[in-house]
Amino acid sequence: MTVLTRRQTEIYNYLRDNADSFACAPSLDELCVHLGMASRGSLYKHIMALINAGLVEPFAGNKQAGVRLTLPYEAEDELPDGLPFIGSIAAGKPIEALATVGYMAVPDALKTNKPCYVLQVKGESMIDAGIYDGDWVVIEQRDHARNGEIVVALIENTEATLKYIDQQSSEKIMLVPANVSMSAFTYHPEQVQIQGVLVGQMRSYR
Amino acid sequence: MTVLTRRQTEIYNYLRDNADSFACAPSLDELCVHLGMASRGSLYKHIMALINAGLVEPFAGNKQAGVRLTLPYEAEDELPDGLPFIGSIAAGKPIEALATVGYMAVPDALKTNKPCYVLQVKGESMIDAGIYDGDWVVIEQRDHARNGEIVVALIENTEATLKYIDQQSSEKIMLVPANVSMSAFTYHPEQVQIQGVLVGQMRSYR
DNA sequence: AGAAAAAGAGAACAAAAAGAAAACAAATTA
DNA sequence: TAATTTGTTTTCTTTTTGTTCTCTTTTTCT
Repeated sequence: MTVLTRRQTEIYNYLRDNADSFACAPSLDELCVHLGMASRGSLYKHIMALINAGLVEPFAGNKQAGVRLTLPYEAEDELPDGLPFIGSIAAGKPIEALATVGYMAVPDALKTNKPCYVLQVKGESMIDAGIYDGDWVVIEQRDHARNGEIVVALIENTEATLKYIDQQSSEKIMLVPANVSMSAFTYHPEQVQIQGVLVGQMRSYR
Repeated sequence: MTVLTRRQTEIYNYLRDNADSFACAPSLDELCVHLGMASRGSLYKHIMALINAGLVEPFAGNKQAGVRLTLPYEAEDELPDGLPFIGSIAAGKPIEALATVGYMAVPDALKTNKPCYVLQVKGESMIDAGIYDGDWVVIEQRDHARNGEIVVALIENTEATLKYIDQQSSEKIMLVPANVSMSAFTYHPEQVQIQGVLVGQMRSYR
């Protein structure tokens, strides 16, 4: 991998920033005018260096034509589209320990502008809140929550669950399932680690 | 797929921008004047390249006539991103009558490969199915459903609701709310028009 | 300061693209 | 029908463009 010289990065930056202003692939003469150069031959060397580095590609259409920005540039915004999908939530492991399974495109209305991730719900502990087994939940990554919010809580570093949080104090934290057949538990704050707060929910009926 | 040369894109841009100023399909001679060219033959080559690229189509009206911009090119990238968001569902109007309020990006997992649209739920009629007031539902556009599916049904051309459908026959259709405090109703098939089937659901907790 | 690298200018050449002009055929108009 | 416009093809010339080369100037580094 060759390293670009100063002038080459300068030219590359210019091409990247002004890609839109060239209707078609610009010719060397055209670029010379924009760059304030008097010789095609000089520019040619730089362009060839950029092509060699894979930053620019020759215009594929006709045999004789200028240069055009190549894909690697666009690849930069090819950041995975959507939120990380981390797996299911009754797995009994800390979220950090779970690998990202994939990425899921989520409507803007279902997420916040803070970092979020997606989990799939296992179990019936939140069924009375309309959160069913198999639903996907969008979680905003946080280590604290307000009373009444639904949180992803890691208990004793082993069990991760989705519960209402309530009665938070320096001495206790209560986690309440939304299921009439299940009961609430009270923990010491050290036993409970909040890993996120519910901000969205999705279900598929297919 | 051939790529256009610089002159060809130049000519194409001119045609696109000045499409309105040509009452009918312009002849080559006419275009030559506008483009400052002296020879039809030269322009002909360019036009043929544009036709070949599918950017321009020969005027279909008479056998021998100029060129005309084809629509597909511009129409393609104007497709809105996401599914049409049609409004809320307890509005008591047929879906067709409701204007598209906007477009909502929906995860692939929540839609089908058939035409779908998005509605916001008003009311508590499906609360026992975990569908709450304010939820968004993704509906696959259909005029029929299987028993047990959740459908958008238009009753007597006035009231549109989200209900389970059951006991379909040539004589009756039963629509069942998922709410213990509400009761099912039976209708004649002529009274009920199915407008779609539930395939996805979304909720925001923000 | 001196060597090496980088950048630039300019000329020369071949290939490609663009244009001009003429000639012909099909369609349209008078 | 005759005349004219219009699309189409062909041949040729001009212009543009990529490419290579040599030489000079500038920058960079030891």
